[in-house]
Parts: sequence; C-alpha cells; structure tokens
Amino acid sequence: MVASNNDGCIVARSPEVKALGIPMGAPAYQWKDLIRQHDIKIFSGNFALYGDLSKRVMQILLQAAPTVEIYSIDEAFLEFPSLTNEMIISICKNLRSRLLQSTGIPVSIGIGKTKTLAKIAVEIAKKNSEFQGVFSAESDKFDSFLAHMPTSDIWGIGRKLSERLKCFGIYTAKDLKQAQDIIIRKCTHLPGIRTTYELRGIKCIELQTAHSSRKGITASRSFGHPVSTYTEMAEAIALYTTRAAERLRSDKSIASWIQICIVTNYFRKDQKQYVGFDSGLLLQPTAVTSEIIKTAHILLKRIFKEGFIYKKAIVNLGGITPASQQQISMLADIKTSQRLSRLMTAVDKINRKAGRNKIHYASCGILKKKSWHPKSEMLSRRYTTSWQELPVVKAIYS
DNA sequence: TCTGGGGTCCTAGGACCC
DNA sequence: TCTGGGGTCCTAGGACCC
Repeated sequence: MVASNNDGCIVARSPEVKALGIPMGAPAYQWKDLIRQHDIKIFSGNFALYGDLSKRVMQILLQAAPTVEIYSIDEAFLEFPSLTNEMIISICKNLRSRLLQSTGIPVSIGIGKTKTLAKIAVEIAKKNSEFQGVFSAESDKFDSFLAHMPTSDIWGIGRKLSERLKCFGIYTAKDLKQAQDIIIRKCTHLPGIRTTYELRGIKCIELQTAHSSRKGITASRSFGHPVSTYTEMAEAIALYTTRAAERLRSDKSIASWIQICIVTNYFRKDQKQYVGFDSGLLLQPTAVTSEIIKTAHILLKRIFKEGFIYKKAIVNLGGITPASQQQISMLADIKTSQRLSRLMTAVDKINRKAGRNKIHYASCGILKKKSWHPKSEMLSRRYTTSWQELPVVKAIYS
C-alpha cells in the first residue's frame, strides 16, 4: 500500500490489499492489526519516483498516436481516427508489450468510441486477466459487463449522483444507458446527461491536448506535530507559499491574489476548534516568492489566534495569468521587480540542481528539521532521480 | 496517539448594467 | 395605488476526478 502525507491514509492498494477489504482513503492506524497480521508493506508517498516513471511511460504514449491527452499521473487518452476496432486492438497489444519492455510498468488499455466507454473498458481489462490487459467496448461481452456495473463505478458518476439515480430505479450502467433523457436531466443535470450520451457512444467529452495552465494553485499540508505558536505557523505559511510560488513559476505564470487558511484538528472533539481564513490582493501580480510571503504574513497576523492547537495550513494562489502578460503597476519599481524575477530564476536553477530547499527564505525557518514537518517514515528510494538512491545490482559469478 | 493533497466543472443566486 | 424585462459577471458551494 502507499500512504498519504504523514503516513496518515491509505491512498493506493495492491489487488491483494483490496481483497482484504481495506478501503481507499482509510486511515492507516484503524487497520493496524490487519496490516501486521498479513505483513502488508506500506510505503510513504514518493512523488519524485512516481513522477519520473510516469514521464517515461507518457513519452512512449505521446509517440504512439496523433492525439494524446495526459489525463493524470497514471492515465492517458489516445485517439486513433479512422482505424477499425481490430486495427486499434492490435496496435494497443503491441503498445502494451513495448511499455512493459522499456519501462517495466504493466498497463491496462481500454478501447471505446468515447472517453467514458474507454474508461469502463480499461476497468474490465484490469480486473479480468483473460483479456491480457487490453479490452474493447466494441466486444460482444461488453453489454453483460454494463449490466453488472453499479452507476457509481462510471467515470463522472459519484456517490451523490448514483444515490439520486437509485430513486428513479437506475442502478447499473446498463440502466443508465437505456434511461429516458428527461429523467437523467432532471436528477443529474448536464454532467449526468453527458455521461449517458457517452455510454451510448455519442462523443461529448473531447480530448484535451493543449496544456492549459492551472486556474489556481494550492499548497497545503497537515503538520507532523501540532503547531500552536505564531512563529511556527509563520514558518509553515512561508514554506507552503514557497512551494506554491515554485509551481507558479514552473508554469510561467503569475498570481494576483492569495488566500490562506489555518485549521485545528476537527477529529479531536475534545479540543477547541477554529478555522481562520483570509485573502488579499498582492501588491501587483507576481511569481516572486518573497513578495507573496509578505502578503501571506499580513493575512496570517489577521487570522492567527493564540490558544488553539493547529493541525494544518493551506495556501492558495489565484488570479493566475501568463507571466508574459504581466500588467505592471503604475507605482511599481520596474528595475527591482526585474531584478527579483532574475533572482527567482537563479534560485530555481540552483535548487533544481542541488536539491530542493538548498536556497530558501529564512522566514521558512533556519533549522533543518522542524517538529511540524510531515512524517514519511516508510519512504522508498528515489531510484531514478537521485544519485544517492540508485538501485544496487549485485552480480554473482560462479 | 494516529484521520491526504491537488485539481476541474457546474449551478444558483447576488450584484450590477441599461 | 400601481414598481419590468433582459442581460452579464462573479462567487460560493457542491460534486466529481486522480
């Protein structure tokens, strides 16, 4: 299993773990006994490793089809216009073995006329080993799978919508496909009707190939150890702001406002609860960390209250536009902002090369390891992105 | 004792305009 | 005494995704 930040929740499970009944998102401590009993291995989330392996797979996929949408760290949509189902199946089988050979990652591939059908097909491919990782929604067997699939398993139909659909006697993907439009529209509005049409093979959701820059950037962490002093909270806010600003710059964007939020642990009914949040415009749209931290700390002073035990802080950047279209304030000191912007470029370059935080703002705290830093006690190595953590191969000659 | 993080899209309702 | 009609934009909250 893979655990979330602070080794708190279970966010990825092997088929064996799923079979034991440990649900997605379960708090790890609640399953301690079962974990020990079955000697389940837990790893802390290791995004440097996952991101690198993902990149290797995606690079191959990008070459495999004329149109490719990288949908998430482990999913992509490929479009093969004007090819028959049989041709596509054969291409996908080849692609699957190529990926296995060159990256070591076994993938499942689902084929369908719409993204929704392909998503259903890939679930079938994954769960039924007889298809050897490739399944097409054009197959004769597809409809019987639909008849057994609860609506909540369909991409785009979540817990709430599936409950609402039940009131109208719609329980399975097959029911939804055959339901009357007027009923679907009434209880699920636009997203539901779109999904229903997609089930019928009518394309409503296009592939998104152009990388659209994010509309907002969030950096939030639960603390490894609770925080109750202003000094520590100010360090945490500075650090999270630094992370958010780094992402902003890697997108070549600037932000115009910031929101911060600090919260106590809402699971602890025995402790006083407080949620503080406030937002404010930056002096001018920017991606310069120090400028954003300044505003963040002004906001923090307004919302921080003594006497509470804080669990988490959240920093949100919004009003994001391309850095190339920066609107300079009439009052701005252009020389200084150009200088700061060059400074950021240099800092990012050094940190990329020498390791994150090699250069950082003193307001993030000058001691290396803070008590509030998140726990990752079961971290696997960054096998492919760190010279110190390369896998070791032992050769034995006889 | 221990309970994740980062996104998108849609909708209703408010505020505003002429 | 009687108080319209047709828009747009913004935002919060909900629902969903990985």
